[in-house]
Amino acid sequence: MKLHRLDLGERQIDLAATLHCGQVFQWTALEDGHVAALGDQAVRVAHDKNENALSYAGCDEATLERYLGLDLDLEEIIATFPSKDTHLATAMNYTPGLRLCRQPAWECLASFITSSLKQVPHIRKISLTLRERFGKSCQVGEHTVWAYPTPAELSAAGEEALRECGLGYRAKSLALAADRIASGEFSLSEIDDLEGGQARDRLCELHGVGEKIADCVLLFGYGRLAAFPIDVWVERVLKHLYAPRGKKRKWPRPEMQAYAAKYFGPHAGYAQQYLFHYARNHDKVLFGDR
DNA sequence: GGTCAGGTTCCGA
DNA sequence: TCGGAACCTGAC
Repeated sequence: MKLHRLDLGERQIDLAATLHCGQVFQWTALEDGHVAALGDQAVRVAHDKNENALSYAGCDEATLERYLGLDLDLEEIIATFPSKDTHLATAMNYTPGLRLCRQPAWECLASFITSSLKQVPHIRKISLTLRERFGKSCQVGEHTVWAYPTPAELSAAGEEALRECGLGYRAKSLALAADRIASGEFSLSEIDDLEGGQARDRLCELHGVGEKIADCVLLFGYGRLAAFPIDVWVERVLKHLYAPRGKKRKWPRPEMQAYAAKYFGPHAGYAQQYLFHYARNHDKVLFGDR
């Protein structure tokens, strides 16, 4: 296995946090790196912190850079955040090199359809089972990984077979989405042409996709950095730390959403990920025992 | 063995 | 429009 090298220069990345913080579900941590399929290429990557370089195998440099969002200037993004926000600053200091990945849209949509009422380890397990049963295998060195099954592959598998992968009631939603996309009735590429709100509405037309999942897909699968998914963690953060007077207990979701978009700005999704990651790892500190 | 989970849909008021 | 129940499954 030939290892390539990508010199990061001044660019920061916390590779482990980026790959395991709950935005992507396919990476397996090794003693010295991480492996997964990017599309249908098996990729292995590790971060040499002393030299601030990535060593990788299985794909070309541009593919890896794009996937990890290394072509975006984090400093510029952070500069658009509210400058005097100590909560956000604390969250960013906790994981300074956390980046958003650019996932293939279908893979992202399908993963998040299976995510409702699930914790990260379980979503991951479902994702890996689907890959192994219905996806194509590929190899990097001695490691075998699997591409995410295409809409056609999942559509052919059918709802019952998906149910046997532990999806429960989510099997129906995933099967329906796979059917509609495989048949061409629903186009994922057309989402690119729609502005934020319309893109979100279009995704919500899929069964099992509500506002939260649509926002996740826009943020992680379409690189729409203004998308701001509000899950239970982010909701707790917003209510605890950002709610205007009188809204601490009851803050209607649309108002909360509008507040976040305006307050955090054009890269609100990045702020969301820092807050989300920090909150998940400091729930006792932030919220007490609830 | 009961409770609960990073959500959406459906139903009734 | 709004609140609450139901939905499958695995982890604690």
